[in-house]
Amino acid sequence: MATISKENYLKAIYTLGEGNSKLVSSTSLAKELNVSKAAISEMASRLAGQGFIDYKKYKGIKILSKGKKLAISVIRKHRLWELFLVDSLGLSWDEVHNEAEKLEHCTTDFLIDKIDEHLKFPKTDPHGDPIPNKNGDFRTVWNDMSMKECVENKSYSIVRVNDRSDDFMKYLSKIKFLLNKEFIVIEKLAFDGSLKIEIDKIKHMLSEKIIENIFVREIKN
Amino acid sequence: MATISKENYLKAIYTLGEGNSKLVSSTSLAKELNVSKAAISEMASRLAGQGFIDYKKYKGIKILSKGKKLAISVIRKHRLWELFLVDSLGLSWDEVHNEAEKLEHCTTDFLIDKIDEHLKFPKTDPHGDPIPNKNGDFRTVWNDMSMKECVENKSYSIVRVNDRSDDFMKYLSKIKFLLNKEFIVIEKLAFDGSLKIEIDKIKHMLSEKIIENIFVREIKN
DNA sequence: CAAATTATTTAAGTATACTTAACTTTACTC
DNA sequence: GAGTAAAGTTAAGTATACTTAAATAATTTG
Ligand SMILES: [Mn+2]
Ligand SMILES: [Mn+2]
Ligand SMILES: [Mn+2]
Ligand SMILES: [Mn+2]
Repeated sequence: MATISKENYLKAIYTLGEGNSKLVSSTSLAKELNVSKAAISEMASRLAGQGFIDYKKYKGIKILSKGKKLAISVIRKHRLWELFLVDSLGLSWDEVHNEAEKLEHCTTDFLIDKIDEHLKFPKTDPHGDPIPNKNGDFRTVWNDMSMKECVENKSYSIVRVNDRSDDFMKYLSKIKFLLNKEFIVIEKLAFDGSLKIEIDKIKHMLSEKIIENIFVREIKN
Repeated sequence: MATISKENYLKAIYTLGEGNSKLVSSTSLAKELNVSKAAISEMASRLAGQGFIDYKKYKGIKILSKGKKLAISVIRKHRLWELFLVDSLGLSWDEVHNEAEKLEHCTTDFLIDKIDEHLKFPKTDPHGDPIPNKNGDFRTVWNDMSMKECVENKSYSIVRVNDRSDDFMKYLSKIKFLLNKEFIVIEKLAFDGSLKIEIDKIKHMLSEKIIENIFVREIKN
């Protein structure tokens, strides 16, 4: 049976392993899931025993197709819920992640397919993350352009944000720094990695902490 | 912390105790929750230790205000979800109970209040059950008229159905026996408790098993 | 390459939520 | 009111999912 814990472990393994390419370490998983490294060892043995992952002691964890399937199904539920809560219930994009984090574990495939249909089979969630379809297929985004790589005097638009940090999301909402919004990089400060940008004619200073959670696309005039 | 199990125990204790009037027996709870009587004893001690219920060994269980509050909050979430899934997502009334049974445990107060607002603070769920408001207040329906008490040649309408049985709900949908639908009692068969009724000019035989899960109001011509 | 450091696992223990089997209490019946 | 049946609890054991502390493996470094 797929418990809430198992689903969260598999989602984390899948995400940290960037699909299935990289081996995932106990330490990184423990950090991601806020549990002890001992807990990881135990759960890893159990998940391996059930064919969800490949686990070589002291070497690392690799997701197997059975685990990948479950992880993607949970991610699909998460992102469809986020979009549904924004589009159909009027929540803002900084309010939906925590709700989806819970809802993703108590939604049947029947219900999520109804939601998918209701939203007309969307491709992207409110944070720019791709939504897997019923078969688990979706655009992969493991290497799109980070805001860190922006250069001065060029225009960009946000294509994706990392939605896990509550305060970060609230700040973005506050300064109206939304998805697909255009901005110009005014100045890049090398010593602290921060960036001065202009949105809607207003200038903002964004710390490195903020920009490393934002992904962009250059707008060629 | 309020786990899913605890919430289900408290909901069952509240329902079987009809609010708080009746003492709830271990046997009835075990039957309702599909667990052993031993499991009830154990959980009862734990819930009593945490002030949710009053538990006297060998005597029975009585819900306390703290437990009542949690139970009503879960019931509120359940019924609002049911109505939301019917009204906003177009599911049918026989598809929503099982979904709500899961969603009720992973919905924050913030989200359920948004859903409540979106539905314009409804008073009744798709099965005729009253929806508690934010403060936990709602019309109590512990003793409305059962379909068993119907008499021949009178007209009635359905005010509430017991939504727990899947097959039962599916059958009602099939014969278009919906909420607020009018029907006439043609014949009452004493020996097996069944009833012959007419809906939309079509006659149906309903077994005792069915009619004891339906509650009605007489329509005085 | 041996020593130190870091990463990871194992061991032992806890809490929740179940089970079956044995035992105790209460209720019913003659 | 004793005997029995039913209702309920206790005891012992299991699975999941955690913890901290101790042990071990792998990696880094002088
Ligand atoms: Mn999210
Ligand atoms: Mn998202
Ligand atoms: Mn229901
Ligand atoms: Mn209902």
